[in-house]
Amino acid sequence: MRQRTDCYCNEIRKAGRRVTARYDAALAPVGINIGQFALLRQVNHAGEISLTELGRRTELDRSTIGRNARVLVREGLLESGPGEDRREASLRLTEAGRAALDASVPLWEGAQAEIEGILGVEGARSLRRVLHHL
Amino acid sequence: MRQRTDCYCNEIRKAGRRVTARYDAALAPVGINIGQFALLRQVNHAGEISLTELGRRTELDRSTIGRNARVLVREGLLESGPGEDRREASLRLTEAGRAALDASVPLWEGAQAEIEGILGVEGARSLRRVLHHL
DNA sequence: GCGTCTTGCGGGCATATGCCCGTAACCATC
DNA sequence: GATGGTTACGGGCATATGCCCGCAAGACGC
Repeated sequence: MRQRTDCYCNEIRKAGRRVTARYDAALAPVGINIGQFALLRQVNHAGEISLTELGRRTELDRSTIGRNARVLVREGLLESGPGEDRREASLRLTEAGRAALDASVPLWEGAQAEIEGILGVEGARSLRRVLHHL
Repeated sequence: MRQRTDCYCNEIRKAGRRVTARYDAALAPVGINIGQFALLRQVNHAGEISLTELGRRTELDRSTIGRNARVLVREGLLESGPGEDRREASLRLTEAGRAALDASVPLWEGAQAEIEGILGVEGARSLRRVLHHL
């Protein structure tokens, strides 16, 4: 009678909450969470990027990106300047943002290693492969 | 340079958002989302259940459960009565709640089948197995 | 150059999620 | 039966997420 655990969606969501908590705990010393880490990383990778483009790359709604980025701007990790367009806002890392990102990377790697330790390299690969299809 | 897609956590979260959107769309005709479906199902399974116990079973914070249940109570799908304790609130399905649940099940099964169609039975099994460890 | 269509953003609305704190009720012990 | 620890909840605070609407700026066709 595993009726309660049969839903793929809820299984994924539950696992997502658990894993998120794990990563958030790992990143806590730097004061950012895993979602913010992902944003900083994307901005760093792009150098300069608009909200819309950042939304596309993270697969998040543009308005979600706007709000999430605002938090990081308020905390001084990102700064928002004018883009090529007068409509567009362009995000980039601040010094503090780069420092936070640099400090986060080893912590994040630790969390990644934890996951691989739990799943094994094969399990982790299989997870990635399966999630990729969804 | 797959630096952006390397994070297990964000992969899971992204997949969670995609899959959630899929299930939410499937359930839309009934007017509930997948999280609410899961709650209704748990309450149905339990018959009567306290917020704390429901939180334990869904692996959600008790306060989250309280708020999510409040939405369903407001919509008349759940009702909240006194529990054994005078502290405790006991949730149960209303008629409308049961009707919504009954109407949802086939839609949910459709979404489940979609996922199995995408992953294949083996892939789906593997997903479940891997998520179980996280 | 003007009107129209598209694009980039912010803001409002609703839900979801977790943490912490305070209050009320219960329980075990002296 | 008063005291102190535990348990169940609600409410506040903050972030996350998606949808829709409206506005401003660009792009395009005539």
